[in-house]
Amino acid sequence: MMVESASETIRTTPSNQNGVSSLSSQSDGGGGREGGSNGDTNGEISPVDLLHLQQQQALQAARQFLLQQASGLNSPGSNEVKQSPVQVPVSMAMMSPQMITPQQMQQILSPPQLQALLQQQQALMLQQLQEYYKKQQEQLHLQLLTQQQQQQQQQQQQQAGKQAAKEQIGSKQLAFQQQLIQMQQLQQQHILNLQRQGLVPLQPTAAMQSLQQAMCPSDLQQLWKEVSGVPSSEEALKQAEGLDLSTNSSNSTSAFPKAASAHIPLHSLPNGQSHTPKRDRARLFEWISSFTKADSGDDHVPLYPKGSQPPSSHHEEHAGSHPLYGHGECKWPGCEALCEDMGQFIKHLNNEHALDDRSTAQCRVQMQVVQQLEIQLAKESERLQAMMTHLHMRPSEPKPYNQPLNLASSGSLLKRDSDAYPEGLPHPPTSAATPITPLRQGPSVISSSSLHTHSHSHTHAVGPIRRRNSDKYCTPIASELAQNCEFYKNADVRPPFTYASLIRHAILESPDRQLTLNEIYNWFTRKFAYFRRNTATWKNAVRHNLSLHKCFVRVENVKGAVWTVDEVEYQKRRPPKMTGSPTLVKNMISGLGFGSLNASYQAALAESSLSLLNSPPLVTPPSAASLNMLHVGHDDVSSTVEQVNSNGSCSPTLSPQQYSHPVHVKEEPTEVEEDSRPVSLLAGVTHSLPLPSDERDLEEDLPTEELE
DNA sequence: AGTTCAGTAAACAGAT
DNA sequence: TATCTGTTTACTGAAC
Repeated sequence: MMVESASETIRTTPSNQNGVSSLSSQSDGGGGREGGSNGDTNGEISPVDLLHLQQQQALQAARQFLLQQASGLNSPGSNEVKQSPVQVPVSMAMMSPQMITPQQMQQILSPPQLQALLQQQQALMLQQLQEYYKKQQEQLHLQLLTQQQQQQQQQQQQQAGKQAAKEQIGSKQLAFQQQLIQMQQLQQQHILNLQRQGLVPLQPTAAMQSLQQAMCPSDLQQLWKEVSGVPSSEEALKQAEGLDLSTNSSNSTSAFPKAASAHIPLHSLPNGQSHTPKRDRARLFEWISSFTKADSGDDHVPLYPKGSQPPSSHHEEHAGSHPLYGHGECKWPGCEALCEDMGQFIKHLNNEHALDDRSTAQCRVQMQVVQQLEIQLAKESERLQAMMTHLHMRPSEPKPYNQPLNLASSGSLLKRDSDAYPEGLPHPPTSAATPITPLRQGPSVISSSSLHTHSHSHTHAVGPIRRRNSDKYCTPIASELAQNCEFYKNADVRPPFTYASLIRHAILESPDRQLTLNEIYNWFTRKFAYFRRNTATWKNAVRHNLSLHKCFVRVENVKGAVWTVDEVEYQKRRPPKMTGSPTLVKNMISGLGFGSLNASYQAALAESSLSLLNSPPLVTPPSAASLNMLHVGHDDVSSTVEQVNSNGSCSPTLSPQQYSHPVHVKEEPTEVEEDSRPVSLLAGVTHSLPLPSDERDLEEDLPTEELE
């Protein structure tokens, strides 16, 4: 340990010349080479800039829209008009990086740093957005309250016109609710836009989460309460004293936006007994926390909308339950009346939520909420269809992951991979192993091994990347990386792959399927936060692996030596062992439908299509090496995928000997063409060889592989 | 219990 | 000379 860290310092310090963090210290030498070809930041306007511009426009439009709406409802002189037209501040922090040219930035900053910068900017941006939305909410709250006060005053003055006033309140409240819904929609669309542009991670940052929470369904419900909490003029009169506008406005700007209206009497029990404000507040907090921490005490965010409960996990689904009754409370929007038992609830329901104007109005609003969600669902379903079409997948494909039970059935198959969170819910983090925003949720392919690698590390400085069991079948590298690349980029978690498979992946991922050692280093540091430290150790391991494994072939290039992958050797590296594990075979086959393999397959498909875009076609006929990809004993499905991808993109993985002359060939030279292939290749070979078509083959290749 | 595999450490040599 | 690159050996632990 001491020796290692000492040697690390010795080795890294001298090369740390340009003052950049030690993360990329050793890669400086060849970093220029790779950095030059790396198109992370081009000479264009930064996406953040564009995004910001777009945001401002969108927000301005949204704001104008709301202003229009509000002015139609509000008495003049409301708070709204005092606001300047555009309130979204343009943060200097966001803009300042653009004072430097992107090229300069790239020179100054290492890719990880650039990424960190980008993320910072995103966070800032989201914060501002969040604040903006909060303000909008507050303003609406205020409007609502002033309106209520006015109404109440009017009512006090004109006791006679009770009924008329009541209806007026109802209609205006409805209008407000609609505004809120629209605003929520705007916000959701905005977030979706950001996500589509890839500028907001699918997994939310903290800012993202709070932004979404700022207008999550619970807020809507909260507003519901306020709206429906003044159901009749009598109650309004009773509650007039309870309203405290000053505290409201001040509170609502606090860091607890959801509790902004906590002091408002949430609702009055229709029989006249209303809770004391204190109690209401307490209950509101309770209520809120029941949404925010609905189902788990851990970091995982519920998969279902906060305002809803998973149908299967609660009592209301039991016999004698009622969808509007749960946890001893009435679940009517805005009503929290405590009902000890079902009988009491039914009574309450019949008494308080009978067919009247208020109930129908509430029902209408609820319908609108549902409609919005349906629209959202339709949009997302459409997108899903497009994605699946693009990926040549049958929409009827079995669900790869353990799908959340409560998701709407239609088109929700892959929703969790997209930004399809109808309620604007934050994506749950993949793993609680690290506080750094893991960007993907999931039955995640992050295997257990990756989570406990640190714990079972042996006497050396770092734990083994991967042990055998996870090696072969459980954690396809392509799938894992495709799904968790952001996670590994940010989290200091050791990837559950061997160095060999990582190196191979890096090489195959490169445009020319060849990398210099330094580029391999850079790939490691770029893709994995974990490899930004202990550089001496893992770099040594990389070199060790490159030298040790025959599958890595050093090729003398114009620019120097590059490393390529000999797939034949790579597949030979480990003989098929599946036959030796009947249970495993069984699992694999049974998992065809919805098991991990299918998950891998789907994730790999995604990666495959990604790679299709990335890899420039090398016009070379498919080699026998490609065919051998169908060989069994993969330690990850990615090999297949990548190979198929190779076929598809007309850039088959060549045995290096075919196009270059390796200066050094390890031990026995690789038999390229007529390498004895397992007979079991069967059908896979025949149809995969001549077909340049891409993913279509995959569907059939995989079973072949699995049957081995 | 033995074998295999993977990770780590380190020595060494050649190239830059 | 220092550093990088590449090779090789030895050891350890885990999985099989």
